[in-house]
Amino acid sequence: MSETKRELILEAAMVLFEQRGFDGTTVPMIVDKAGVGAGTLYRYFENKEALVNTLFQECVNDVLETLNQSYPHDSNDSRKQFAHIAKQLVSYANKNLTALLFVDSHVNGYYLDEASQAAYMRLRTFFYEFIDQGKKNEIIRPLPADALIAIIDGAFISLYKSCRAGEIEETPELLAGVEEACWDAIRIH
Amino acid sequence: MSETKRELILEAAMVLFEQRGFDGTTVPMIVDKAGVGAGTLYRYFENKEALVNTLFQECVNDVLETLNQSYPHDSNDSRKQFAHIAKQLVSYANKNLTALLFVDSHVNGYYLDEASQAAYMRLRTFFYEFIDQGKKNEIIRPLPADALIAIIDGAFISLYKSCRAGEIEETPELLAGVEEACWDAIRIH
DNA sequence: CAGAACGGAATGAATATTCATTCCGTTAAA
DNA sequence: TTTAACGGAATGAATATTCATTCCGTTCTG
Repeated sequence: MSETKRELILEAAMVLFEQRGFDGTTVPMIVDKAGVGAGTLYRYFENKEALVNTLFQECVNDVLETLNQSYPHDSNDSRKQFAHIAKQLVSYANKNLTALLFVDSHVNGYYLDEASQAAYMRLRTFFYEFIDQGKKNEIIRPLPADALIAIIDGAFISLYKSCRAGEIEETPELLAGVEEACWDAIRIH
Repeated sequence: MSETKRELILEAAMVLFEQRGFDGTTVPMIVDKAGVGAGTLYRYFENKEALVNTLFQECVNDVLETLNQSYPHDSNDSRKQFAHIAKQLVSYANKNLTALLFVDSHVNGYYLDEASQAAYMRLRTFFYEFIDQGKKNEIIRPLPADALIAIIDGAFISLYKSCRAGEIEETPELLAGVEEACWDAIRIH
């Protein structure tokens, strides 16, 4: 039962933070949406900043865990690795799109503490390793990893924003097309 | 002379909004940075929201104007058009990177009014037309324009964020590489 | 031409509002 | 019955906005 309230608060905060940003979301908004008293929030979180940081770390770790699930670390087939990344990203988006968008939009927040930054760095390192290996094997372009990651990230995030807005429909063909476009962006031709 | 104070406020607000977001930036911060009295801000802008909206519209229009400068509207050569877009984007980034990042990070703000959204839509329409034409000529992939735009946008924005952070250096080779990666992402192979 | 009157621009202290956080009475659990 | 969880009004700090006043360049006036 005590876990429930904490979950309710985290869930409500995630939705609001994603929609309005950290500073644009007030504690009254959060507790209202969560259906708990203001004091309850402070039972579980030291303050508003501790709440975002906890939430951010949980989401980031969740995403990273999903990516790592049966990831072919030892393969030298970058295309296969990329297919896995794309598949897991899609899978996570369907499970918890809000979390994905929340992480994406809070990555540069000045309120993120060291633990949050470290957690995010671990996620980026996953991508760095994928890209470095592909560069070494001369499969992936010799461009800054950050730029290549941004291409993949930007494509998937915007894809799902459009899906959520009802502008486009998430079909297997569409997903395959976006995956191919991203792959063509990062691979050497 | 009366324009000067207004410009000072807009410039200070742009830098702060870009760094800390709309809600993370207080009016005292803005007037402090601008070196004007609090009341002066309200002489030129109805309130804080009117300030972001004015700023947003000015920046968006500025970007669009740059993109349109000698753009080959009537050409059917999508590659040439894309080269122009990339060149002008780079040119604008060098002129006013803060403005570019400000627009990018405020595009989804709940505080944007209709005029701001309309201005932004005009910018997107520029890209839509480029992509639609390329699709019609079977040069550009039949994917949602939003996803294709996101790839280009994501790549350039993240590139310049890395440059500004001093992580990478903006060389002609790098720019050419990113341009090529984006083009390979959107074109049919 | 001197200087008085004017008006718009600018100021920053004062005000009203909103917000994060605390505190304590109530409720539920053990 | 004791203890922990909870709610929400109360608090004080921070914030956006207002407004009475000053400042200064321009324009009238004698």
